[in-house]
Amino acid sequence: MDNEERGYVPSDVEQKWQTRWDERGTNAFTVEELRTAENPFYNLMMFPYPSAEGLHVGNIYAFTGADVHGRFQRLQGKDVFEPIGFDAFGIHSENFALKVGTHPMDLIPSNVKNFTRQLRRIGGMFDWDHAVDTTQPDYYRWTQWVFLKLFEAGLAERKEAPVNWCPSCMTVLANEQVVGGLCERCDTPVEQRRIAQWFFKITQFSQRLLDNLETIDWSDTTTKAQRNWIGRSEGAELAFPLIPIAELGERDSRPDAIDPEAVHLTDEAHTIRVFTTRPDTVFGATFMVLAPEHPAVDFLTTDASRAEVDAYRQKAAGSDLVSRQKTDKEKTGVFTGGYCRNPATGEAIPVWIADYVLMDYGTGAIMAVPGHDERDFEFATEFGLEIRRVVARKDEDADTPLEEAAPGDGRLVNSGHFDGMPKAEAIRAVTEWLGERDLGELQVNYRLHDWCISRQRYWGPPIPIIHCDSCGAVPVPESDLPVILPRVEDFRPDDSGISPLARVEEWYQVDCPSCEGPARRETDVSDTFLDSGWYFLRYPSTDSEGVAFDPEITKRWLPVDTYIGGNEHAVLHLMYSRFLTMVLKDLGHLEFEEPFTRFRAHGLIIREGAKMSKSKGNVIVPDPIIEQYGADTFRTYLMFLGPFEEGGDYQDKGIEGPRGFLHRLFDTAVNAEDREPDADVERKVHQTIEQVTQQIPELGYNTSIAAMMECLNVIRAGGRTAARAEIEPLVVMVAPFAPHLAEELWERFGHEESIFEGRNWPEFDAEKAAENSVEMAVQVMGKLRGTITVPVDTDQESAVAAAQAEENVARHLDGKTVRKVIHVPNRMINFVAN
RNA sequence: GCCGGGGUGGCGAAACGGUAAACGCAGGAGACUUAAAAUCUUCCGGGCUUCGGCCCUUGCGGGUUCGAGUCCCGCCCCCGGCACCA
Repeated sequence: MDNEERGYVPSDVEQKWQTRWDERGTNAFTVEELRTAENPFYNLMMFPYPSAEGLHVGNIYAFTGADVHGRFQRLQGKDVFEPIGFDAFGIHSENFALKVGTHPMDLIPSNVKNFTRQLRRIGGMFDWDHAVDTTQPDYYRWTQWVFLKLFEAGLAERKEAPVNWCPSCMTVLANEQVVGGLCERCDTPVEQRRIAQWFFKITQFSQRLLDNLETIDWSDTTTKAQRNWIGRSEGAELAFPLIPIAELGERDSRPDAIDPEAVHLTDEAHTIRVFTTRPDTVFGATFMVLAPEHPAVDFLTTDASRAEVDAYRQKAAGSDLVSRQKTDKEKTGVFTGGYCRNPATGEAIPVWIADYVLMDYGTGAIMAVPGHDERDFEFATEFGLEIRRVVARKDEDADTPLEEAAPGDGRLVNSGHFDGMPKAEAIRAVTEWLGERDLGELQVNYRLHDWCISRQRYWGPPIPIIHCDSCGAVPVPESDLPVILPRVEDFRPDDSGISPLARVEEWYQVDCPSCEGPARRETDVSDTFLDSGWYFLRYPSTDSEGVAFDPEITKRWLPVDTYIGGNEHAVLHLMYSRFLTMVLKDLGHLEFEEPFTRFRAHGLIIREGAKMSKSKGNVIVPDPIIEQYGADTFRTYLMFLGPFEEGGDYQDKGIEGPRGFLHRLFDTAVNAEDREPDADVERKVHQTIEQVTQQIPELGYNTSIAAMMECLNVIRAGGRTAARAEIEPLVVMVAPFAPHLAEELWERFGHEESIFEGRNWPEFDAEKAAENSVEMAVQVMGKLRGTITVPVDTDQESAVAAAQAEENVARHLDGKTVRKVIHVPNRMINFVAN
C-alpha cells in the first residue's frame, strides 16, 4: 500500500460512511422494526430550536454526548432508537422572524434544512425517517389533540390572569422575554395587564409530581430543582374573623375613627383566611396584610381610607415587575381602615394591604408576626406597628427585646396556656386548639402554579376552541383537527394586546360546532412548551396517521430509557412533560406515568475560561472546525475536555490531543500484524476494556478517552507494531466517539457488516487483565518512604519483610519500635512507629 | 437572601479514605528535515540537597483517622438558577 491509500483523511472517511449509513438504513427503523424490536432502547436528547445562526456548539456537545451513549448501547446489542426533531414553534422563531422581516413560514424551513445538514455532518445516529417538526400540521394536529384531552378531563380552564406588557413595544411578552422585570428588547419596565387565558391545572398534580421523583433515576441537580419548583410547605390555614367597626368601641383612638356604616360584611366573608408555616406564632400576629388584589379589600376599606387604598391598589396593579419584585426595596403599604380579630388573643388587629404579599400564593393574605418574620418586622418598623415576642430561645425570656426578627426555634412565651411549649409541638397544638372553633386546620401549600398556555402571539398552534355566545367555550371536534394556522403577513403583535389572529376575521369567524350559530375561534395560540411536552411520544409513531401515538409501538418503546439534556430545562419542560404523561395515563392513553426513566443533565461549554456570547465574539463556529479536523476529532475532543455532566473549557489548541490520538490509532490499526498479542499489552487492553465498559454508561467520557489514549500509548511504546488482536478492541471502544473512523477500520479488518449492526463490544477477560505483580507504597508514620514491587496478593508478613528491606524505609524505622502495621493488600503498608 | 455546582501544576483536568497531578494542551531540550509543517524521543508543581534523599503543596481555619483533595465543623471566593412563597 502506498501512503496515499493508507493515510487518514477524515473528510473522505466521514463522507463515505455517512453516505453508506443512509444507503443501508443503518440508523433508521422501519415500522416493522419498531413493532418487533427485541431489545428496544429509546435514546432521547432534547430537540433543538432551529435558529438562523445554525447549530450551536452547546447543541453539538449535548447531542454528541447522547449519541455516544446510544452508540455504546447499540454496540452492546441493543436496538437503539435515536430520533431528532425541531422545536420551531414559539417565541424565539417569531422574534427572529420579526427582526429580519421574514415570515416564519419561509424562515423556518431554511433553518431546518441548515440544521439537518449540520446534524448529519456531526455523525449522530439519528433516525431521520422519524424526525419531528412541531410547526407541521401533522404534528400540531396532535398537540391540539392533547389540549382537547385536557379540556375534556376538566384540566384546562379559562380565567383572568396578568400578562406581561411592554408599553414601549406595545406588545405582550412571554415570561422568557422579561429579564429582571425589563423588556429584553428595549429595557422598558414591563407592566401587567389582565386578560382571560387558558390554564392547565398542573397544581392538582403537585404531590404526585413530588412523590414520583423518588421512583425515577434522574440527575440529582434536576430532581432537586423540581422539588424546589414544586415548593411544598407544610403549615396551617387560620381564620381571622372580621370585626364590624361598631364593635371596636373605644379601642381605636385614631383621629380618623371609623364609620361603622362604612364596613360591609357579606355572609360568605366573615373571616379572612391566611396560610402560615408558623401557626405557633399566632399570638404574636399584631396585624394582617392582604395582597392589594385581595377581594376582601373592597369591603374592609372605610370611607376615610378609600382614596389612599384605591391609589395604592392601582399603583400595584399597573406596577412594573421590577419594582414589585425587588426584595431589597422599602416596604410600602396602606391601612385599609378595617380590623379583624386575632383568633388566639381575641384582640382586634388592623388590616393592611401591601405588595409584598402575593395574591397567587396561599390565600393572598398573611397574619403578620413581626417578632418572628423578617419581612413583617421590616413592615412593622416602617409603619410603627406593634412587635411582640412569642418565641424565646433558652437564653431569652418573654421580655427579652427584639432587635430584629427571630424566625428560629424556641419555646412559646406570651402565648397563654401554650407558654413553654417547643415550636414543633406548638405548631400542631395551636392549630388543633383553633380547629376546635373551626378557626384553623393543618394545610399544605405548593409554590407550583397552574400552567398558563395562552400566548397572544402568532407563531404557535391555535388553541382548538370555539367561543359561542350561547354554548360558551366549545372544543373543536377531533375530526376537524388540525386547526390550521393561517398564513398572516402582518403577524406582529399590536397595542390591542390581543393575538394577531384576532385580526383575521375570515379565519376566526366560524359556526359553533354545537349549535351551529355564529361563533368565534379562540385566537390565542398555545405555549411552545406544549409542543415539546409530548414530542417524545410522537417520534416512534410518526408513521401513524390516525393517532397521536400508536399504542403497540408506544408500549414497546416507552418510557424513554435515557434522556439527556440541559439543566436550563430542569423545571419547566421536564415538569410539563411529566404532567402531560400523568394526565394521558389517567385518561387511559398510556400505561406509564413517568416519561423519562433516566435523565442526565449535561454541563455547559465555556471557551478559554469565558462564557461564549455573540457580543463578545467568542462563539465557537462548528463548521470550520469540522472541516479542518473532521467530525470524529471534534466529537472526541468535546467529550474529552471535561466531565460530561459538568461541562468544560474549550481551548482552541486542545483539539490537537484527540486529533493526534485518532491519527495514531488509524496508523496503528492499518499497520497491525496478524500475530499473537503480547501478554503485557493484552493485559493493558483488557484493563482498558474493563474501565471503559464501566465508565461509558455512567457518562465518564473524558476518563474513558484518557484510558484509551493510555492504552494506545502502551501498544505503540518504543515504536512497536501492534498485533491486530491488540488494536481491534480499541477500535470498537472508540466507535461511540469516532464512529466514521471506527467503521472504516472495521471494514479494513475485513468485516462486511457495519460495526454498529451487531454486538461487537469487546468482551472483558479478567484473567487476561490480571497483573502478576504490583507496586506497593510503603509509609512510615503516614509518609511515603519507598515503594516495593511484589507478587499480587502477597500476604502481610512477606510484604512487611520486603518493605523493611527497603533501604530508605529501614533508615526511617531505625531506632524506632513498630507499634502497628497497616496493610492494605496490593496497595500500601504503613508502619506506625516511634 | 435561598437553592444547586465548583475552588487541585502555566492551562483543561485525573485520583474505591491509601504513592496527588493519570490523560491532554502549552512550554523546554533533542532526532529526522536544505527549511518549515507533520512525526518521533525526552523533560516539565515549588524549595533545599552532601545527589542517598529531605521539606512544602489540592481556597482558608479547626477536627476525626495509622493515613484526608476525598469525611465532619466553621469561614472565604467563583459560576449557574430562583427571588418578598408567609
